[in-house]
Amino acid sequence: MIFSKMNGGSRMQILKEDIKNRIIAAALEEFKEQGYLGASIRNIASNAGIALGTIYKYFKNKEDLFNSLVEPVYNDVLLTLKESIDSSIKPICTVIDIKDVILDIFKVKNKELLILFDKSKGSKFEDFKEEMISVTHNILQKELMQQLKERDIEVKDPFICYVLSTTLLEGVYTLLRTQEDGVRISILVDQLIHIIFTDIEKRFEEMSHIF
Amino acid sequence: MIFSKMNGGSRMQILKEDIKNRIIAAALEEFKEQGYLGASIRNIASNAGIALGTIYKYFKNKEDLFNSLVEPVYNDVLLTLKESIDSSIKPICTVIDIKDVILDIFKVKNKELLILFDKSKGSKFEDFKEEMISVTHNILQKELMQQLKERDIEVKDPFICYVLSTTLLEGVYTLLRTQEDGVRISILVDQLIHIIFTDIEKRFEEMSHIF
Amino acid sequence: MIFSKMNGGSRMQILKEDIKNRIIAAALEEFKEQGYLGASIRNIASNAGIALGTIYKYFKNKEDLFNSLVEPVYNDVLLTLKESIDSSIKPICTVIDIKDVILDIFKVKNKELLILFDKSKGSKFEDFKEEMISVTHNILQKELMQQLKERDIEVKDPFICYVLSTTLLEGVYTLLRTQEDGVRISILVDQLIHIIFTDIEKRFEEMSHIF
Amino acid sequence: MIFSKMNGGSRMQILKEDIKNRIIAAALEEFKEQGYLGASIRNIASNAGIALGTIYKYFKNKEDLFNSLVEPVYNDVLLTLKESIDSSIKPICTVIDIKDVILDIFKVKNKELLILFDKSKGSKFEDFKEEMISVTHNILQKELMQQLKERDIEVKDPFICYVLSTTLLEGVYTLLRTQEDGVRISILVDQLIHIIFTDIEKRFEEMSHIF
DNA sequence: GATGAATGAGACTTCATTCAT
DNA sequence: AATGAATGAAGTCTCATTCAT
Repeated sequence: MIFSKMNGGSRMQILKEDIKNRIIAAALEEFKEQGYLGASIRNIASNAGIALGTIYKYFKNKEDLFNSLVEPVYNDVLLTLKESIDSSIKPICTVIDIKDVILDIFKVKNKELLILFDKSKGSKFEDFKEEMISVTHNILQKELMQQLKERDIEVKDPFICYVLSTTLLEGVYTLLRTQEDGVRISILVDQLIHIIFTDIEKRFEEMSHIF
Repeated sequence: MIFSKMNGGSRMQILKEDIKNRIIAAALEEFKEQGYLGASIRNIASNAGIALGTIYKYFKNKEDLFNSLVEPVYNDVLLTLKESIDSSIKPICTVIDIKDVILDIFKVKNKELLILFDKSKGSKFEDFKEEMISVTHNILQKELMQQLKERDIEVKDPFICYVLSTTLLEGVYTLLRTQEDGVRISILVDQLIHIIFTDIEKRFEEMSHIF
Repeated sequence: MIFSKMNGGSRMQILKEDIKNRIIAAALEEFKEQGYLGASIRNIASNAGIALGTIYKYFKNKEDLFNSLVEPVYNDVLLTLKESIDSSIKPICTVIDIKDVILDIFKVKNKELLILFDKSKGSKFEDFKEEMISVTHNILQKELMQQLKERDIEVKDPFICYVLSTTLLEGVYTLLRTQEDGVRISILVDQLIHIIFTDIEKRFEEMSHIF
Repeated sequence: MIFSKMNGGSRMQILKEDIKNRIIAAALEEFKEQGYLGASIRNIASNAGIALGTIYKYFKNKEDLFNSLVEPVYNDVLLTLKESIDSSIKPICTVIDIKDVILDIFKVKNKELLILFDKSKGSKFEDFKEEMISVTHNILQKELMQQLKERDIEVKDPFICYVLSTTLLEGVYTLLRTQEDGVRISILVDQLIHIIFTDIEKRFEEMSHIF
């Protein structure tokens, strides 16, 4: 009996994990497709091949399910970035560093990342994109302003930096969203960064004359 | 009596317009905040300071309310663009032309445009952003590929053009969303275009050596 | 001024009557078509060519409007019948008498009568048809049972009399509902009565052997 | 474990059936009382002793609930009749045949039949009574006109046949509506048919002299 | 007195969540 | 632990009725 219990327990554990994984897989798909608010718990249960109520054995409610999925990724990406900015050990100094963080996490958590980017409205992570932009903005400003100051190039409206941050992130998000090949994504992000940032100080200088 | 009738009629007209305008204002705010699906008619009525049923005197239903707000803007922007691309009179040839169309309509219909861009999921306009990207992509490809061909610069992955389209539109959307001063927006869009596209062929050429 | 007031008053009176009549006409049509519950006050106002609110100047509410239309007819028909049954002056003794009462009132109040018959559910007159049947039943029973007793014909289930009452009334109602020519209606009702009641005692006698 | 599962399943099935039956019972009662349009889903739920939303687990919507109840009966009665009229196997030739079809179905589906007869306005079955009358009229005309022609009896206004059809059906409907004992209903319908149709050609002949 | 815009109760329906089995 | 039937709050929409003009 003890054996059977152990067996049962172990099998249960396996089953449990299996069920939980199926819930998570179905939930990721549903959230990615419908967004946090639009997602249907019924759909998730149905696509996971389990009973509706079972979801509530593993997750307190819709919010808890959603958070369980994206919170780790949120922390991995955003908190890491925020903390690393002023870190003495491995400082994040360039948009390339941000790119690396994003692509690294994307390799293992692509759906979660896409959900965070544009499907988390109504959840406590709905500002993820904005925060990412903000972080990028900080880095970019340091990086760019330093270069520009060195060359005595005046930037009349610093908001352009913020705009560049949003465009960069949107470009990355587009690639993550539409491409599956990680290598291709990486190359295209590098190309995008190249196109936008190579010799950007020259174009800033011209701008100071034009506008 | 005629006078009083005119007065009455005119005042009615004013009142009626006032209510309709309040509904429209509240609806724009709600749709902008919550999106088409998330918007609540009850909220709109409440914020407009009117009874729930009153909305249905002015608009047939939620869909009609939404469409009444954004359809004219959709037509003004997207249909205009689509029709003008091959027009012989005033062809849209450059991203600058697209920018002009967007900014012109934004001056008078800012909220509607923002809703179209990112808050119309579930409505018949949910593909607006995608279509805008598609149009931009077409223009950009013509414009850019021609330049690159003339200089014999090879583009290994043409998807970069699509990515540039999304970044450009995202930059514009960011400006529309965060800035109120039309002049400033216009300047910043011009700066953005300048930064991305000035001498872009050079950077494409470098790219063909690097990646 | 007094003159104008008188004029106004008199004209008002005329106008008032006109409006009331238009409301009544439209209401009769709507109630006949949709029944009491299904009728729409909006439709009535619209078809009467007057403003919605005006109806409420002439009638307290939907119920009052409905009752104003059909109550007089209800009284004319049903109360008259009920009172006359035992009247010493002009007793109602036969189904022919009932027919006469119905057709007489139908000549001047056809729509009201049709409404009472089958479009008054939800109103206080919803039992009109039943009451008419009941009255007819009373008359018929007296008339018929007397004949049958005289001939010693036994009626095993007297409920057949009630059924005959309903069939008779349904036949009359069908005629009122589908025919417009009063003379034709009258003839057809007479024919119906003839077919059902002529020599009915013979068939009752046969019945007492068969069933 | 298998046993308990079977038990659970079977009990579930019982419970489920119980609720569904309670919904059906309450719905039949409500529809019979209020008609299709007047029926309230809230009332049905309340009278079934269940929550509002539960009904929508068993039926898609009000229309589906209504149709689920009456459609089978509609098919059993009307389609059967329509198909059988010209059938070579078991043709419906007399009003007695119609009676048999109606009474057979009434034994098992009395409320549904009553609803079809007079409570289905607004549903896709609202013409049931009319269609039944039409079928009866067809049969009756064949049956009656043949007899009358054989005896050279002229019918001045053939509409009397239609009137007889409505009266017959109304008689049947009255019996179905007011009586519970199927045997008694059957006898009374037979009596009604006897009273109306026995020797009817004689009375038609008299009629041709009188009117 | 006439108007019709405004009201709000109540209808149908959906869906996250609970709980008895 | 797993189930899914049941729940009921909240959404959209309709329509008899009111009331300021």
